[in-house]
Amino acid sequence: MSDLLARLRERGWRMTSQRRVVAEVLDGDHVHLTADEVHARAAQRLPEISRATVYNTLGELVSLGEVMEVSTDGRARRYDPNAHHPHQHLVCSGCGTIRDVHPTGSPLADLPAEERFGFTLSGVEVTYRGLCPACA
Amino acid sequence: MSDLLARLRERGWRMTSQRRVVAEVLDGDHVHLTADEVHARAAQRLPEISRATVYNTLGELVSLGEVMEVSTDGRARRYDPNAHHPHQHLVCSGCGTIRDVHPTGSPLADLPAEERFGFTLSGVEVTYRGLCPACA
DNA sequence: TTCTTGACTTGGATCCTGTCCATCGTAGGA
DNA sequence: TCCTACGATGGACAGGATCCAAGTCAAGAA
Repeated sequence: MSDLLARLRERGWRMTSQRRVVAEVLDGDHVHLTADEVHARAAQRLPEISRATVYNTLGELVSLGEVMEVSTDGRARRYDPNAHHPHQHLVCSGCGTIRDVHPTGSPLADLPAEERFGFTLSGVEVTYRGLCPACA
Repeated sequence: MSDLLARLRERGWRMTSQRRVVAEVLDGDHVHLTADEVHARAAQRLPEISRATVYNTLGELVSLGEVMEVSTDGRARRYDPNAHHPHQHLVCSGCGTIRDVHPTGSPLADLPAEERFGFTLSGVEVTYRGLCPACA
């Protein structure tokens, strides 16, 4: 996933130090950070970066399809850099941590036409809920 | 679902005019209102009702299992009075409206043990995303 | 290299959702 | 009818996210 910056440049993204830092923070590990956590990590390398810029950049990465937005608890949205490999989420109802899971079983049943109410479907999200070992 | 009030009374719920109005608003139709929308509708009948009361009452209805909390977009949570019949949600990415759907296909594959990371599972949520006819 | 310009960043105000708390009111049993 | 514990009130508060006017700068043009 370290070619994220290259892909962005290819698409004509104007590369600023702020955007680079945000992209690199997300690129680092596959945890699911909140916007504020991204801002905190980015600020370690670029202390003047503003929250608005982090929000803007995250929004752009989402609309470019490079990052997934995950809102699991009605609190802060989280950002998942693992957007190119379909997967699902396992969320702890206690502490809110998220794990990516890749069920090997039968694929999801598609929604039958008579249940679509005229919607044009774009995707399905599956969220497993439970308690992590620490919270149980 | 019009026996909601009866069920609540049975459970020893202290019945106040505020709680009655909130329950009746939810009981009305199977749309998925935000807390603020519930408050607005309740205030049409009981103008002095406060937001805190609506939040309290909704929270109690959720913990009684009479209403489901749905958070699909990281914005306002929505409340689904259709808590007694398992179903899934179809969400418009444009306007945020939610429809209940009842896929008839194969049930969801359960999460295999090696993918649970020690979590004790409590449930699965499935959310279909797309654009409604009006937003498409 | 320097210039130019429109896209990007800043930070503070503002909005929205939701919670908290001290005080007041009242449902329902005695 | 009276009591009292439970519920309602509303205003303060907190966190997440967005908006905006002003300043800055990346990158193409000359």
